[in-house]
Amino acid sequence: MADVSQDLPATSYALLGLLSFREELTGYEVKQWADSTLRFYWVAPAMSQIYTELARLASLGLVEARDVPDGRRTTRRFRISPAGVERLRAWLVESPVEFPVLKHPVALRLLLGHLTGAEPMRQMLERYADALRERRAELAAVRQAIGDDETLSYPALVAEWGLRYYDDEAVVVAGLAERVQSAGTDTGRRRQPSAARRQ
Amino acid sequence: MADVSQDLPATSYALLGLLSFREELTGYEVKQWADSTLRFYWVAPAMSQIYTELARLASLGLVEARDVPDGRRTTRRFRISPAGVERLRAWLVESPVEFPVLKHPVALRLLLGHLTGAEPMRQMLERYADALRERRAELAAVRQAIGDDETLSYPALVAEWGLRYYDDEAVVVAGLAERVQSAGTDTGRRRQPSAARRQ
DNA sequence: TGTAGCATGTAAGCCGTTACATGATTGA
DNA sequence: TCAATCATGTAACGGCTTACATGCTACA
Repeated sequence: MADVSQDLPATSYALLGLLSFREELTGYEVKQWADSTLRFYWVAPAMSQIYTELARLASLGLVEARDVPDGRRTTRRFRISPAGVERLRAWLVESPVEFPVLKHPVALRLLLGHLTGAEPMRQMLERYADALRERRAELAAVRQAIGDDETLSYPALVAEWGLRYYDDEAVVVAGLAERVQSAGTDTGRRRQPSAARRQ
Repeated sequence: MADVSQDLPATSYALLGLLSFREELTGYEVKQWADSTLRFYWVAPAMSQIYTELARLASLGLVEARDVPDGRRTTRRFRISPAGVERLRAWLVESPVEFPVLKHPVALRLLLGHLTGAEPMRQMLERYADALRERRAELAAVRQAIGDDETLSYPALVAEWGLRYYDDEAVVVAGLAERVQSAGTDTGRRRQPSAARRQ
């Protein structure tokens, strides 16, 4: 059962959290849930990590594994244990809440616009706006699927938060695309075409 | 000089990008820059990683290292090479732009409100709102420091983007705190005090 | 004189990914 | 019957962190 007191990475708690909503899931099903929800606020761990993580949680007694006959084969189903629920609740109320970490390749690249000039940056922002719309649609589908099931009111809240975030981001990105364009072409600001061509 | 064609992690390009603004920096100075700017849109790598990364970039010929006498000791200063600028520009215009990844512990925990009830979640959102204000102030100072230096117009744009993001987030979080409270206490919705106390 | 900041690294180790492997089931 | 999906793992490896080590310099 290993050292129960060791502290776990947040992703462990994320998976444990998924199991706190549903009775019994296979690793495969956990992955699908993670892909469809966790992905928007955390990460979608690789399949291999899901299985490794579930094995660890099982060895700590935080989830219980059961081999269930399923037609001709057997699949392994995991459910959260009472100890798992307690552990998860303790983590929720006792551990310090970290500030979000954003890895934003679009912002990172925009930072370096002096190397490319305005036009490539504008195009990048347009493509990002498209991707945002797509993402938003995916999350909207998730929100839809949740419905108004009372047991899922917190997930619903989080989904709506995400939708709002995508909407705000879309507005800002549109503004940036405009500002970049005007800065690079037709205002009084110094032009940036291939500025810094020389290092 | 190693294999020049290998592709690098984005963090390498981030550091290379910092060097594309300034003439010559020590590893220590690169760390300070990363902490004060990169942190908001990407990551602030550990000192040890900065040095390792700079060594790699040097071995690839993308930066040039020079030992500069500084008082009684010598410090190692790095500057981006012409090859480095080209490499960075190529990355900017040719490599696919990934969608941002958000690791949002607050959202992750809010998802699990059914385990704690409304009040702890409301408190967490309040604390997050405080942290947001603090962060915003730090970024505002960065924006201030940039001023209206034309060579830093893109970094300025990105900083303003960040400020806007923090402002939007603050508004949404305030709304969430209210909704969580009313959902948990005084509306017609089913109460959540210690719902799911039993697993 | 001592502490904080400047400065530079190495080693161990965790988190998480991709690649690799394998096999059953379902439906076109 | 063939492909997609369900299902479960192991191995190798990269990225990044923490811990450890070391020494100089400026200033209170």
